[in-house]
Amino acid sequence: MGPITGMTPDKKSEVAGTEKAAKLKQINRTGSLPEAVDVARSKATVVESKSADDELTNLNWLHESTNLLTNFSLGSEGLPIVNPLYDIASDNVPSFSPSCYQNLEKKSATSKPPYSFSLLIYMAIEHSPNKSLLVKEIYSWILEHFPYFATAPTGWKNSIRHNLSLNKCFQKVERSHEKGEWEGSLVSPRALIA
DNA sequence: AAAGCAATAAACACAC
DNA sequence: CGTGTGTTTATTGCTT
Repeated sequence: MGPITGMTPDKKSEVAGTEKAAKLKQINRTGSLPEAVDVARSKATVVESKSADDELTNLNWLHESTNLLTNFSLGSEGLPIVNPLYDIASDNVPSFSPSCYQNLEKKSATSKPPYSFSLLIYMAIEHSPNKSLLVKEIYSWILEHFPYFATAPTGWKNSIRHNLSLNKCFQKVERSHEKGEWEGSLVSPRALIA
């Protein structure tokens, strides 16, 4: 498999408004990747509201909101994180308090992070300079930021790999020397906020 | 009650 | 040969 690029979510992007609402709600519970993106988008403000469809397949806007990930807690020093758990219902952008992620990290030490595996992977990849990571690196990144997995029952790595393969949001990149490198794609296969 | 989704487990192929 | 990686299928639980 050669370097794959420009992954297009041939997903069920054909969903419409109703679903969108549903998805939004979903953010509250699961913090899945697509949802996170949605949040990112709303936060990044706008990012042009053209033909939603095109935008869906075209991840440009996503790239613009990349910093979202950067803000996502990650080791960065005190950067506010975008908490996908905020109440999107209220069009307000959540207030990102430092304590926010502190709690998060703290919690993650003992309990499972409120993020889906896909989001976890996404964060890891986005946090990397090249936006691509070795599977191993994804593991360690997650381990580093979510200590919960250090003691978590085995199987989460399997889940990571499973997500990598299954989720169209991630693409495998063939590198000359490195093997099994993955590149994260900023994709939201779902309907987003119009 | 049914459907969708994410998590989890596991079988299997492959490469190093 | 053993391990890590990658794909795929099945199952389960939760939410809508």
